[in-house]
Amino acid sequence: MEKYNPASIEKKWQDKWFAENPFRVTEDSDKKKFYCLEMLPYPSGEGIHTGHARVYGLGDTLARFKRMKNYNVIHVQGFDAFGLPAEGAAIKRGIRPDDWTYANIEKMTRQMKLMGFSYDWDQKVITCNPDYYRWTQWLFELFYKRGLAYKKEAAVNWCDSCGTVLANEQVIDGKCWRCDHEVHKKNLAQWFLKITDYADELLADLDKLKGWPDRVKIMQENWIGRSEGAEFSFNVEGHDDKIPVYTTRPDTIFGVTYVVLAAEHPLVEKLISGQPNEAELRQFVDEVRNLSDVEKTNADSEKKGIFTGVYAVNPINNKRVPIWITNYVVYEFGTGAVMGVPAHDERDWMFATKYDLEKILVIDNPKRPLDLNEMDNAYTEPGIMVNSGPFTGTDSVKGKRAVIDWLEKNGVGTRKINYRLRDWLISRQRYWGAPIPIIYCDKCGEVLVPEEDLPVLLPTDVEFKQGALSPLSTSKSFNDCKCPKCGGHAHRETDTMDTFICSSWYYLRYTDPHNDHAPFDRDKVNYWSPVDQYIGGIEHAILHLLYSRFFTKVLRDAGLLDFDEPFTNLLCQGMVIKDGAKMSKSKGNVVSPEEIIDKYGADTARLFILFAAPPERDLDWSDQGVEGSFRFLNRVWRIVNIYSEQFSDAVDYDSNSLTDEEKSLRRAMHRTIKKVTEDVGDRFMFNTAISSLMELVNEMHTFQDKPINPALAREVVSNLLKMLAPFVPHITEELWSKFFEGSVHQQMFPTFDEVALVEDEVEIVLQINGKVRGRMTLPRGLDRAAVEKFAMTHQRVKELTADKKIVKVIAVPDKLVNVVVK
RNA sequence: GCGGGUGUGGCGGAACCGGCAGACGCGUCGGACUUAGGAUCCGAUGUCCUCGGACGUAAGGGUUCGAAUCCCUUCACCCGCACCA
Repeated sequence: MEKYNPASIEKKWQDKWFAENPFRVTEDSDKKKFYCLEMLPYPSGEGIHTGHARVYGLGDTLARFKRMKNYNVIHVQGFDAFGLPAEGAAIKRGIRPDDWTYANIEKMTRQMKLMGFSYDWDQKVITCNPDYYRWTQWLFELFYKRGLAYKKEAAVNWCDSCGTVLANEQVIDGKCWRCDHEVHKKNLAQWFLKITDYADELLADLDKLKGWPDRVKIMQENWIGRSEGAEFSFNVEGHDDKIPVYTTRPDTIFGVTYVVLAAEHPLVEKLISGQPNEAELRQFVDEVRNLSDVEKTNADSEKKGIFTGVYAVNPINNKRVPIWITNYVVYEFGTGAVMGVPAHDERDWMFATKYDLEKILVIDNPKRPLDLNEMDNAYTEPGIMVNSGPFTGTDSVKGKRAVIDWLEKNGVGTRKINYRLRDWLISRQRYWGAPIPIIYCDKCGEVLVPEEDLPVLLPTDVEFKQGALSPLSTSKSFNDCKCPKCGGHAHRETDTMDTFICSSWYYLRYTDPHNDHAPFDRDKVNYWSPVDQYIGGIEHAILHLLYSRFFTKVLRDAGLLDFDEPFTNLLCQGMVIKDGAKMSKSKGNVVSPEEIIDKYGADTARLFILFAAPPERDLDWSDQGVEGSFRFLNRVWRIVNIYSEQFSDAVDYDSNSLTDEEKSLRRAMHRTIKKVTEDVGDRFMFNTAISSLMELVNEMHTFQDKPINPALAREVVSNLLKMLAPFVPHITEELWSKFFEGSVHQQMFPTFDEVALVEDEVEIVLQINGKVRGRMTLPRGLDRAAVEKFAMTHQRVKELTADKKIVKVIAVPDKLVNVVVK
């Protein structure tokens, strides 16, 4: 027998696949479509890592399985190719960002082919290609025309180390998501996309995403952060100005004892100037304004404030309350000013306690009356309104509405819904991204680059320097241009777009990647979309997944496509861990897929990664486990070759004429088909699917040195290879080609026969008081009474119940009998 | 602090609807073959045991004829959010 030689087998079939492309995507099929998508990689210089091997291994197995289940499958790969590391390489090593990027793409494409992933490489999408970013720019213009892209000056998140601004979503714990460098605020004129226009729908439609993990939906819900309440204004004593505040607790409005402003609030300047302690006030304001985001947004940091010397008037009861400036009001949320209700808000309680401000109880606990003197914390639960003028005695939940009604009737406030979500800042002061297609004309102002002039190409005459502001601004050829409207002198926007824009629509381009007159064809995108199964890391729970949902909704409203949500089902795979830690160069625990391929072959690498853990859990890498997977493939190789010696041309056999051992093997085969079909198709339990295939192979060993019905032998081998094919495509194709016709990957996945699963006899467990005390074998399908009767006459049961009183007998047909005795 | 998740042999993990806990793999031990085995094949492998059994799914309690699974309390670890009024 020939030895299993993965290296030569894998090369042979990969050469054939990638030359003939049997995975070609076509829309002209009677089959049901299936869009299998994995999050596209960034072309890193390190090549593919085990995390890539895991996501793409999962996706590829599913895609191959679905093809064999007679689906018309689209399975495409691409590269999210813009981004800072390319510029880093340019600065550090003097390589051009595009050269560096394309070299990495070459490398990773080669490695993915080595893994045997069944992508239609003719559909490959690279986001830094002009034929792609032309349409990214086109989409920006679409947003602009729809009033969803605008430029404004704002205090934005700035990362010194990356030399660019960041979106809110890209600031993690006050640090840059990419380099972990601390982020600080900077006032800059920047481009934003109006994602807040879609806040409501993005929130509401989470309900439609039945196939998404709850935790992802909860994270998005929290991120959008919808809250309902009221906005109303305090008059300022001695000034014409008003202070609008936002509250979710209008029911506590009679408990207001002060008003607080964020240090950035526009009124601050006016209120403090001319105050006797102006210098002191100014110093406090400057201090707070200069706090880093980390210090400012940390709930644990001490609440500090200073009295402005000015008073405001509560519109509901004309109570005069002091106006304070604090460090705990978030300027960007609501109105940047808050009413202080110490008795019913924890922060206000702490603040008022510290500065000895008045506390008024206005919500009482209906179960146990409250006394401010005995409270050491705010009462934040609902209750009954007290000390609240005409509202006294009202249930606080109903009181919210009543107070808002009063505010609206008296013209001092309105009902208001607020979101935590802010607009998406998309300008980046970097080179390696899609240029924002805007021209600034001295006469005409901000002008879109005409559609026919797209793409705005990246120039090559730029300087890459650490810390330099937008390298594009160093390019004269890029900067200077003519105004498309008046023909006069103008210059270009030198910022590029956030790469997350590029990845917000790539899955749409996959359906029509060569289109040169539109981003994608409407019929094609509607045929394939939405994505039936999306697979990727949890780290994109908010960023990429929220942005993509936003894009889809905007493009739907623009009439470019006809669906509301891009991804029907989402699977978030776990990390790959080794020796208790995430693989990383600094820990020295990195295993590269390519070294596993070199040693054992891609099939072993794929098998191990799918077998070692269920997809959503973290995977513990084990070199011995890899060894075990390799061993299993050798066993498959061996047993299939042994069985093949007994094959006949006959395909039919009479199942009744089989020996008991043959019947048992046949049953095992059908059982395995059922299990694998359900585990892969319905449950995503690739690990248990593989274990059941291992059981079948173990079972096949019964006949390794014994004659077997030749037609059965043939059937078992054929079905085994078909079932293994999605997991280990090379070895199965090789063995298939030796003994059968065509390609195993073009076969239908085997179906199971319920009848063949059924055994004539079943083992019944006998329990006394719930403990297993014996077993008996009975014909299948006996009813409760019959099973009970057999059990009660069973020797062991009789012995153990002889001197006891039988209280109850529970009989479950084909399963167990439990005798309860005293 | 709030929200979500996880907890099962020496290890990775099974047990899908409340019905034989530990499938499958790794490791370990034993056997066969062999000049040899770190290859391959066969077998054993939760703990304790007086060999009848007893105990056992983070800990404690509850519901049930019966609980890893349902309910309550507690603990540990992981992830997300964290002054959003």
